[in-house]
Amino acid sequence: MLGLSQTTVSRALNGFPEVSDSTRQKVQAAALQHNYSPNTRAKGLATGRANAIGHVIPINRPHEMVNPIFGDFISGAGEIYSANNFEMILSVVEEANEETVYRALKSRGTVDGVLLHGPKMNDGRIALLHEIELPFVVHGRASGITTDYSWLDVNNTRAFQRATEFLIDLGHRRIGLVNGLETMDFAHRRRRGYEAGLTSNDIEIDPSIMQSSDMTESYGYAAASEMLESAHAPTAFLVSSIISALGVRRAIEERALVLGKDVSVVTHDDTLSYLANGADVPIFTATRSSVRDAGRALSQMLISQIKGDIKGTQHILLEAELTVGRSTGPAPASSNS
Amino acid sequence: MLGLSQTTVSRALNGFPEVSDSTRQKVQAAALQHNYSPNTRAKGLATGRANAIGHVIPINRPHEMVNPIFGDFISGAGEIYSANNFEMILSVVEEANEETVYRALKSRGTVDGVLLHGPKMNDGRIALLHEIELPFVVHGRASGITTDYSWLDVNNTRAFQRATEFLIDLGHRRIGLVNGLETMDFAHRRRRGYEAGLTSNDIEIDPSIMQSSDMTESYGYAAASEMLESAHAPTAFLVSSIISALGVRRAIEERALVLGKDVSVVTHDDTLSYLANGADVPIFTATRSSVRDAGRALSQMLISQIKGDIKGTQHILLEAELTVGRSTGPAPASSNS
DNA sequence: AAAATAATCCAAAGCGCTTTGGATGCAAAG
DNA sequence: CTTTGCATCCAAAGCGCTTTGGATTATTTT
Repeated sequence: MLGLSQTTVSRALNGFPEVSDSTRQKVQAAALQHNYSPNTRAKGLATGRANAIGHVIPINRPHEMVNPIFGDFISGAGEIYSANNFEMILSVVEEANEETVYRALKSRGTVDGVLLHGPKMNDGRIALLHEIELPFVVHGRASGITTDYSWLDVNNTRAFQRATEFLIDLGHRRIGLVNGLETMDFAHRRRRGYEAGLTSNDIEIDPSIMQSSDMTESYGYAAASEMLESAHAPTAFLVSSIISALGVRRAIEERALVLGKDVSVVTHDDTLSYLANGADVPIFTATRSSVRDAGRALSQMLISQIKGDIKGTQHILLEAELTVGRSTGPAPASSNS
Repeated sequence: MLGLSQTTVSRALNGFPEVSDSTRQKVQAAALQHNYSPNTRAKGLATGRANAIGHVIPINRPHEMVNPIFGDFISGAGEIYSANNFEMILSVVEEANEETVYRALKSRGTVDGVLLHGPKMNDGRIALLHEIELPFVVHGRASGITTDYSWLDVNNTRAFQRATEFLIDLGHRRIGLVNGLETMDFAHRRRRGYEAGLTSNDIEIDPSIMQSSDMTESYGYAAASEMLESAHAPTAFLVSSIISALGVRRAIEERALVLGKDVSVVTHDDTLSYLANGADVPIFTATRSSVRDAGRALSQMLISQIKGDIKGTQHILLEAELTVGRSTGPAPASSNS
């Protein structure tokens, strides 16, 4: 104590105008010296705000997959949280208990809002969050949900349609799809884009060269292997993740085929830090969109909403950019049927 | 309110003995019905505990790498946190500001303890945490730190020594090391194990076939490519991460060499969910240790420490298991010099 | 010089819990 | 019939802040 009241100290530290500059200086200096910071919980109790955002990550036993894009996403979001003095609270939860966790987060007042990851088609969590009135924004969209909500999404449909047309322009007529789990909204949209690209070029949709699963390396390998072994093998692949694309490449090279010559590959690239798509020259031709940037933009959106800077919902639709790498080339002559 | 005092409700909900079973039932029923949960912050203020654990993730601009094992680690830890009603708080921070963040976490009382990731050699954070008296446990160890602290680590030295000897037993005399960043303690230990394996078999240590960097796919590719191009190319590689091992494999196959025949590879495998090392038959021969299990054990250790169940420090040293896959085989005859 | 205004500061209430130190009632013991 | 002990319950203080509604002093204005 330096002879001032609690009130004055609080006001000095929080930048209120009714305290003189000289005392503010003194207070700040003293706070720094005794490294005092206001207690998070006491402050929260008094203000009624948690200054925290929740991220609920569902785990699906026994697979227990943690989406690899998650690391990069939160590193983008974390930057914004730090700048705004928000805490990031993570709950890893079995999918069956997800609703309980959201309700607890609300009733215990642990967070001011949540960021929803990996929306599925007709995702029930959106109605739940509306019902319990917990502010939220969504990374992606949920087809089939008609209520309005804030989201940020990549234009997955257009990206995959363009990628498909790009391959068709190179002469490919038989293009395999190695997609993510199509219960996920993004994967559903990508398939629609793929199909639209084929249809508008009068190419028949062939389910035998379309697969859908968790985007692991070995899935990419298995899916591509199977398609390459078929009588009428694809000359190109459209892949949903760079991890799976590594597996696709392995399947190709294992058969002594040359990537970008015998078989072309276009992949979606979330620009993950540990799976960079080459340095200067990209290895894979890719539809690219930074998930880290998405984390930044989306967390900012949620914070603005919580602080009340912005009324109503917001929507951001990012276009993926198509970067041409060394994994694509003209369709081999032999396939010009 | 159902005619009871705050005291009684609190005691009923928290399982104190001085409340009758019948009223406890009533209180619990009412709480459930109006889905009441005690406010986190008020509870924390009253008890003086945060019921939260911090994870500080340093980011190194402009690389901004988020360690890919992080996702799996927190999914293991998250399970324990849920079971103990602890919150996980994540701070993504530029490496230069790391100390500030730890101090803030302490002085604001945001967390009851922290879990330290990726210790470096002589890691300064350990002294810092001791100084500010913030309880902590370490995932790994820090060579050069003499003070006692709680940790859980994989026996990296022994794992890599065994892997090296395994390759030597197969007839390999020239073994390349594709290591992680050797400022990291684990990578340093792995190199020591590798060197010990060579030395005990009278094989000279050759720095020209030892590399160290962030464990990306493209690094694995570049490192292996360079070594394979050299006049006296390795017949085997020891790799620090399955991600880099994918790159090493690519470099091998690109040269029309056969993995497990022309060139052998042993990798460390953290058993990440999205990078599973094959299903039944592992693709890579690997020193294996589950980082998810590490997350579980380590978070439990920290919670016990915070709750006071355990006095003093704890240390857990896990042995990695060596699983033989299809990436290793006898050294090719041509190299029997 | 008195009155009005502005600039500083403060006392006390309140945020929603836990916990201390009784109070009350009832059965068992003297 | 009084005392002791036990089982239940409660009133009130306190956790560390913010914020409301003044109080006090200094500065202008009339």
